[in-house]
Amino acid sequence: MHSEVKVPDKVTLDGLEDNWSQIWLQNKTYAFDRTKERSEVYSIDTPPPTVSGSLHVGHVFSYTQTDIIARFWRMQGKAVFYPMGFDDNGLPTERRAQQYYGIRCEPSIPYNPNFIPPKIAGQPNSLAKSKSDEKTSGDNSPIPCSRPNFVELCRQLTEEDEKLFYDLFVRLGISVDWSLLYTTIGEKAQKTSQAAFLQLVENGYAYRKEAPTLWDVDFCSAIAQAEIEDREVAGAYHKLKFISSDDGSIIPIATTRPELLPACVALVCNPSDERYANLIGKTATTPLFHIEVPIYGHELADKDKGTGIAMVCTFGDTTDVIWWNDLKLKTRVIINKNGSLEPIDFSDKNFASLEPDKAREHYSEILGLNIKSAQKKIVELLRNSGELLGEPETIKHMVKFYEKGERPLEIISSNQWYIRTLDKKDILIEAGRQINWHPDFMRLRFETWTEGLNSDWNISRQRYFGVPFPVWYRLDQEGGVVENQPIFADKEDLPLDPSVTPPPGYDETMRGQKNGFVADSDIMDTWATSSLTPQIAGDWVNESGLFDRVFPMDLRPQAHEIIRTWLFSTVVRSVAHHKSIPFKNTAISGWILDKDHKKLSKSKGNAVVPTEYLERHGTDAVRYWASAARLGMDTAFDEQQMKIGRRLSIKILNATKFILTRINSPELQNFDMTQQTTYTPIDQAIHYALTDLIEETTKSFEEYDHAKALDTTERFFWYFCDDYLELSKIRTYDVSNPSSSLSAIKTLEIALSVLLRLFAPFLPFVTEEVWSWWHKTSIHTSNWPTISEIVDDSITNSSIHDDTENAKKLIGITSEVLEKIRKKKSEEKLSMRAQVEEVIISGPYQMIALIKLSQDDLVAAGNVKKITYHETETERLSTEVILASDHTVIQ
RNA sequence: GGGCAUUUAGCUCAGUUGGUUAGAGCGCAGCCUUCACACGGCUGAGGUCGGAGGUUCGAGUCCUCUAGUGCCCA
Repeated sequence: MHSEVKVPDKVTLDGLEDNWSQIWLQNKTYAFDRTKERSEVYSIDTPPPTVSGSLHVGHVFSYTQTDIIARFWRMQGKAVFYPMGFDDNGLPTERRAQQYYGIRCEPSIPYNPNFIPPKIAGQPNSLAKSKSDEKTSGDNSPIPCSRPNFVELCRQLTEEDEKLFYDLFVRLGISVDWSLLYTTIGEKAQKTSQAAFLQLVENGYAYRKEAPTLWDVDFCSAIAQAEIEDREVAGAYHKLKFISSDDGSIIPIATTRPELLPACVALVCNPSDERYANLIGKTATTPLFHIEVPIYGHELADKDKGTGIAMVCTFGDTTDVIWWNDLKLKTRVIINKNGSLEPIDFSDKNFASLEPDKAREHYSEILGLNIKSAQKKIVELLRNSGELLGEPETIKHMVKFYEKGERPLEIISSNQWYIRTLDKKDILIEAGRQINWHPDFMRLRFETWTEGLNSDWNISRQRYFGVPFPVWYRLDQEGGVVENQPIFADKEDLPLDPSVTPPPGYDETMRGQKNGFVADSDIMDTWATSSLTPQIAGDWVNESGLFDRVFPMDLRPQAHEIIRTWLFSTVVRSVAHHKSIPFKNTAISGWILDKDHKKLSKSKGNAVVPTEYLERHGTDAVRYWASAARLGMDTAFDEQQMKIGRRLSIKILNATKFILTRINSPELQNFDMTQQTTYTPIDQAIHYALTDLIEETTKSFEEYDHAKALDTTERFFWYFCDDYLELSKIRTYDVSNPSSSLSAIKTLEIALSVLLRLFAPFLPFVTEEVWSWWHKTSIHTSNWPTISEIVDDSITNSSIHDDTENAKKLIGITSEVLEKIRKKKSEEKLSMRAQVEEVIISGPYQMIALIKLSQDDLVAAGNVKKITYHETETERLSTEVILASDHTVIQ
């Protein structure tokens, strides 16, 4: 019997990761079955990690949680669609490449096929040095290179970075199907992004417009609302002396941005503010530049802010944009895309100054300066001219920054592509409500964000490493760009780079020529690609039939800080392209905190690199730590928890070894494990408990509460090892009663089989290892335990012929008596093998009747000579333990 | 300023629809090594559940107020 059981003499956790991860890859254990219908598929929209970032213990945490879910559904019999993607396009990679290679992109330079970057990994490149010694030595400023060279180096670098992520995920046992791998700079992602963009143009979701846009002057690019963060910074109110054109009286204007004075186009006050209401409709002249500006009333003017009357500049902040738009104000642009002050002409009618010479003189002092220096200078000029009223009053205020930026955002008018969101708020919120959020309260972040939208989604970025727009513009007879008549690519030609490929109907020679064309030089916002991960992974653009089998996805796992970006934008795209939600469930993982409950991050210097912990404790142990955290809950990084995981794994090794060794033992060689068995009462009770366990854990998994499933399983497992194993083991050695021996060994095997499968999603390596000792196929493709497999096999052969409640009670009171015996021995500082003279159990009739059912096992496990019983009127059981050499009573 | 989450033993966390003496692990203390497991096991001592009030026969679990912490949005 069970001749296929093979237990190693020495069991160990060491080396399981390398061994099994290779076998899983070789056997394609996690391959997605493309022939399965949608109803048989469980599909996951995996977050593509940013590969230019560092490997972080947060990756281990959240990807493990997703993997647990994937493994559960795979064992449930679903064809699990679990792809991996790498997010490698966009600014993070550009920045890393710049630093890594010591370069910067200069689009005006032509491609150099022999270009050698001055640095490798931030260190001087020996190849480059030998060639151009003088240029690089002693100079740390980046070397300019062409856009194609730049993109080429970015790609090289991402390949290296992706290798590290691949290694980590394999080591972690993440059960993705690697044949489904995609990258956000890869051909499929580009084709999908471009085709989807064209579809949005067609269905009216995307449009191009010249409008004031949030602009980062360091990255020289527009950015979207989703990429903004408010930071509290020090500023100062400067009170400026404007003069009423009407009566020459002084109008004090408080502003935090005096450097924008030349760009002032109006004054606004609240119409209900009696201090200024009489000025509405009149004009005033600005200090220093003497430009006459109109005075308006507008509800948004705050009576209590500053002096209650504000200057409107193009553009100081988003309120300026609203006033400019509502009041149809002029546009006076003084800040260029690099954040410095550009030349203006005070005799031009747009800047018509009443005193052009003075204006010119003053402006010449600030021309070309950056914003900060210009502010300093202009305050000085105002002070000298006596037009600064009082001294600046320092304040702290919230200023908008690009999340990756260092200087405050400016607002600059430019041509950009937008996707409509403002007029879709209701639809988007409704879509959000159709998704099951785990935990549910995370939905509020989505709704709050969506309700707070104040602009359509700008998807143009003035950067280099990303997906280009498949768009060109005509050049008119003078060579001017005709912005409002874009030429779109044909879908069949995608993906393409418009800076390399000419538009349909044009010849490459017409590029840049009068009456010719010019490429849209922008790339897409990285979220414009990431928002299409279901379409990219599902091969939507190639119409291979895959998409219909996986969409809408069953699960979107992700972190909560990207609800407003990734999750939001994915919903936008799904609604726009498919009139559908993109996924049915979203599992939001929490953050990893350090001991002081601070978020782990590289910049704070408390980041944790996972590899050393994987080495020290083993993958399963680290996964155990991640498994114990519930979705959405921030979790402290806790090495102690990993030690517990390791201990659990070792326990699994040893318990399995014991049970399988007993199954294979000489004593049991003649037993027929397939024969009908009459189970002993306690064994029967274990079967009942197992059905409960299966029911509970399955329910927990279905409710996306894997932490609870683990907890339930673990508790039962420790009971199983500490008590049941001790109670039943003697029956596997002493086979004088074959029926009860068979009952024990079959119960042990069933329980082990169930427990291992319940643990398998959490601890894939150790469970696979021990499973392989008596199975030929992987535990990870075995069936999730069901109640019926236990009912069929054992409960129908019941000897306890009682209900589940009695079974539970039997387990409870048997353990209670066993504990009393152990306690007594422990108190007497004796070995657990010490002999007990007598155990006297008192209690009500029913409980005595019940405990008698465990008598033989208690006698064996406790090394007890005899048990006597006393029926009493009490409600509870009390146990007296008398050791062979002692008569101390234990209550 | 609006909102969400969280506050349970020294630490990290469970506590389902309110119901008998509030749970686990770690840590701590004591003990135990032929017979699965010292990369271990057994036993034990520690909380009245942030604070105040209320509903109820009964509240960690519901309501109100309040304090701390973290986050989201403005």
